[in-house]
Amino acid sequence: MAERTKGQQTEAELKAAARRLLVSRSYAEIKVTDITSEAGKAAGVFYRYFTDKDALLRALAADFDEALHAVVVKHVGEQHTLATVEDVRAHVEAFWTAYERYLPERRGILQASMLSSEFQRFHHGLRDRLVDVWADHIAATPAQADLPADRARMSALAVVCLLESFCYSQFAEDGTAKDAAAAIETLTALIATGLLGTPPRRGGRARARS
Amino acid sequence: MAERTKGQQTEAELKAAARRLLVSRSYAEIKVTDITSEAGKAAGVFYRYFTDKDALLRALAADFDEALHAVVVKHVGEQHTLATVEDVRAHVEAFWTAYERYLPERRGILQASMLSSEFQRFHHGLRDRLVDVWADHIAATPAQADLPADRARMSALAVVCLLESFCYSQFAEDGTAKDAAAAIETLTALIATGLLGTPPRRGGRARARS
DNA sequence: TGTACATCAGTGAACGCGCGTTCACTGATGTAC
DNA sequence: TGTACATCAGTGAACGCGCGTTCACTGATGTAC
Repeated sequence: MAERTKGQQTEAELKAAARRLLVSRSYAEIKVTDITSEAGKAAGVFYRYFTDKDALLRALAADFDEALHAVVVKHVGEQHTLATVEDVRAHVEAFWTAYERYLPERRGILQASMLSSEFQRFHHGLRDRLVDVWADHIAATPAQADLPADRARMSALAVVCLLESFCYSQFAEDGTAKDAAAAIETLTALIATGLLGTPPRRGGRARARS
Repeated sequence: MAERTKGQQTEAELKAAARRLLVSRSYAEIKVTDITSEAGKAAGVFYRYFTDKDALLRALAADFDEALHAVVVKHVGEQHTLATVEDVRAHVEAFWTAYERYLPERRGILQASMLSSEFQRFHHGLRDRLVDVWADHIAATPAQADLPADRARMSALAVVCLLESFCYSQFAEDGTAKDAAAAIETLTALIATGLLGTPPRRGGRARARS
């Protein structure tokens, strides 16, 4: 932690200020001077640390990317299947939690992806890696075993689109979700049943399958 | 059709030019002068017909809204259920087709909803009406009959998020989708199974249910 | 421990680019008699 | 049918706003001897 030079400290403060602003305002609406004054600094200091506003978002995105990668590495070797509703719920919960923690980055990246093709590519890249993970899971799911690989990938993309878009819709301007538990259950029910073909009966007995 | 004054004609040409540009470029990247020169007009003429760029998007959105409303009115009285996979496929197909036809409007509105809170509200309003329709369907579906109303609405929102976001991802820069049939099947499978709990076996015999 | 100099961090007024928007004007179309 | 005037459609150079970005400067911190 500590042992940061003054400059590193300021850079981190600018990033933190941008993250705070991104929760309540869109990336396009945030001016460079909004960020510096949120950080309690003069306008000019921004350009000591970033070439422009996009560079700051890229830096945030890189941090986010790195953090996600760390999570993925951590989970390598662990059992990853989608055999049961609980497996799906665990995945949905993990996505939800990561979304919540990196809400400013996710909003900023998604919004910027609709502004410029540079960030569109970046957003695509991030999403693709997530789609890979889901595609693997789907391919390894007995219920989907007869699906060709490209169709499995398309299903995975649909799931990721659902997760991203629904999560984006659930967090209010203060960065909190009204009913996280219900949201996670709704996603789990739709995805688990959609992929596994077994309706989740929370707390009830599993129904006999034919 | 005919009997349009010169002015109405020009207004329509400006809208058409904007629609063309929206397919390949983002709303934010399109300048007012891009639209006028695409329409083969001088810059100044724009402001005879629209107060600013947002006003043109609002006009496009209003056209779109009206067209959708007409479709909804047309379908009132028709049987609308989600009892079978075919019902779901019909709904997905209808959404897909409307999305394709109004691709510029959908892109423009979604992109603008990430720029300003005005268009965010507008986008929300559009989406909400679609969510209402799906929520009614879900509430009337036997497999979901025991779901409380607010959870049914949340499921409906998830379905609409999925449809919007997946469709947005499927159309390339030239406004065409690579594999529309596969996309519709993927969405149908996920939604039908997710909501009905019955895996669709296209072309195969329906499996005996327990 | 003190002085002199170098580098780093930060300031904020001023500058200027890009783009939206205006406006004085031209040409076309419509109307009155 | 022709002329005179009014309105409408369209032009494009010029203007100016807003915001990103610069830069000459100040003050703080670090280093050498």
